[in-house]
Amino acid sequence: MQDLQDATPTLATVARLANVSLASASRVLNGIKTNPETLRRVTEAAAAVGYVPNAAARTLRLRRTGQIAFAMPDVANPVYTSMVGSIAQVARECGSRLILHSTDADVADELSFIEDLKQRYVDGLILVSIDFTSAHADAIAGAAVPVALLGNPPEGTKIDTVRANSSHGATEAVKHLHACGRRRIAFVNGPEHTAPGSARRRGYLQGLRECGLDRDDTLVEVGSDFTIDAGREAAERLLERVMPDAVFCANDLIAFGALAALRERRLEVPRDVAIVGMDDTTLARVTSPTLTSVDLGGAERARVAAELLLARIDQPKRRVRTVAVEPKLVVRESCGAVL
Amino acid sequence: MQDLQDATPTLATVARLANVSLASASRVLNGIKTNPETLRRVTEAAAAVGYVPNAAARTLRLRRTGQIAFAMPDVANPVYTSMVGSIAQVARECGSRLILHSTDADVADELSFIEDLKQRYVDGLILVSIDFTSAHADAIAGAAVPVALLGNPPEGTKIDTVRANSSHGATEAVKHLHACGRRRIAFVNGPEHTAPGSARRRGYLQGLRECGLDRDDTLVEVGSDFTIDAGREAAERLLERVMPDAVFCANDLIAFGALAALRERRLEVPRDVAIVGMDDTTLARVTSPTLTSVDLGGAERARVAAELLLARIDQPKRRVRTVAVEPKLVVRESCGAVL
DNA sequence: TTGTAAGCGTTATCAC
DNA sequence: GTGATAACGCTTACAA
Repeated sequence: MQDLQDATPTLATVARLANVSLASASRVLNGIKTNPETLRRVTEAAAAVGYVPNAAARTLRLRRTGQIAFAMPDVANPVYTSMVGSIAQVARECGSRLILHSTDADVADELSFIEDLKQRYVDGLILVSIDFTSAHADAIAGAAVPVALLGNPPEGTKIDTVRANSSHGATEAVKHLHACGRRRIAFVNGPEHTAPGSARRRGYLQGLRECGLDRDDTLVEVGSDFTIDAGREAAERLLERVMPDAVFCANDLIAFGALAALRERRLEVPRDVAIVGMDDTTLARVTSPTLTSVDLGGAERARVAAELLLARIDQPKRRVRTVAVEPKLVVRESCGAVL
Repeated sequence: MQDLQDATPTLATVARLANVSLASASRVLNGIKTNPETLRRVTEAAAAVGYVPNAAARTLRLRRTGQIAFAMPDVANPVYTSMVGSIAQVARECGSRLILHSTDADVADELSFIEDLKQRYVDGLILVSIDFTSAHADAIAGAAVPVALLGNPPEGTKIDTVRANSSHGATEAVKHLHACGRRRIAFVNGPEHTAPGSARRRGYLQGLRECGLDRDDTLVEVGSDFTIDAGREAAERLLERVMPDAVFCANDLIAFGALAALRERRLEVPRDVAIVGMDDTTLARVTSPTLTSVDLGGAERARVAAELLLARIDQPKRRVRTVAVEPKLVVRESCGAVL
């Protein structure tokens, strides 16, 4: 009769129903050895009322949330969503939930998110920061929970890190274009004050050097952003003053913009101008022509970062690790692959 | 001296430092009116030790987590990531965190996730289910926290729901193709046992009817999946037996596959064959030619779902609402727009 | 206005 | 093995 109270059952409900103490009920539910009779009674009682332990209470007691956070610049960018995918998978395998946070690549937001970790609603954070400052290093050093980084902090930063070698990737792209017979290789970059922007420029110049090509700054154009529209505008400016036979673009989105600009000028890709992008996003397989792109290993890097983080959560004292994932050129029609 | 203990400060730390009771400290920190002197002391103490309230303790006490969950079939699908974006934004505006869960469109996984809500680690769930069963209805009815649905449950289901009208959208697509002068309008669908599959087929047939075109089942091909590869294969099968002057594709990914198949046959789009896709993903602006597509309002629907959910969390007794978002045709080069 | 104290639902340390 | 009981960190009657 008084059973009608179907407020969510707590451990107390189960214990009462099984006629044992709270402690015993807890033990059974946590798989601690008990007399078979209590085991049975508790298990049955729990099943009968559909008992599920309360996460907040558990967290409060255990100091473990079973959650990790992923903070990235932009949810809509395919580079990051592929990371979300692989982190979600690792998290799921480890019985963790995933909290998503979009920082809009805003340093202040990133820092305040790190500060928020003091609330301890997660066991750790995976952060991808486009523009790593010393404020980041300080904030992370004092963070309430472990942080794993996807990015390129200064050498010696004491944080678990997974680096991409985008400068090397850019060099490879240039070398590939050169190997395809291109000699006037232009470069459309994104903002150069960002880490990826400066690394890719370095890699581009290095590529020219390795191919024995002269550096020609009229072949370089800088976009306002790493987006399709910015890429298109930058490519248009470039084409107004020079006629390259190849364009290396700092990422796929910029490359799509460049593709559009070339099409508008009735230039055919790759016949007139070859294109290579970077990131190897899903979209690269979809354009016409399909886009040759340098895969920076985003999904892989994210997976590794998640693993580093979970390892550190289990073992806070372990040695700090830095892992580098090497880029891989994926050849498609926009340069190199036969149509 | 004994200050050296820099274990994360709790409310007790602050109270002690400010020389007031726990209760007073709590009041100040929660903005409850107090004597200015205590206000000052507590505020200063809190700042001094960098106090941040513990989320688990707060949740346990308040029965509010400040978290909502979004469970969707596939993190990598651009339709869903655009939803993630708008939900993340709403959540952030309301000071909520977002938990992401990928169900792989697996009914069992969806149901077990709903069951998990009993742990109460979130205040509510936004669920997108491709294939809504009565088991879903039951599970949601008995769920521990409110659920808002993105999908098309049977009429009369007592759940806050945001519907897309994809059948209507399909009809519009066909009518547009007809208005562009096309008369042999083919249809490449995804699996027809799914809700979207059957709705889009209905809409396609309705469109033919409204245009006074005869139904011709040789013009219909069904892919194994809603993906690029499946779309390409299905389109190839279609083109082997008929020569349409237009193809309506059940979603953008299928349309990209169809685009590839047409290109392979040296058919020009839209000159020889016009194409219309569905979902209006980011990718639609990137292909060549750009893709005319029916925007089912994913981002908008997700935003509304988030708002419905948050409203219900605040007000559990409010009337159940169903919102329908109407599709909108976005004309681009693959049919209709001038090059 | 302020302080005391009772919970929120768990887990873990004790005696028994 | 089992059962009281004390935390975990916070909010909120209720009393002063």
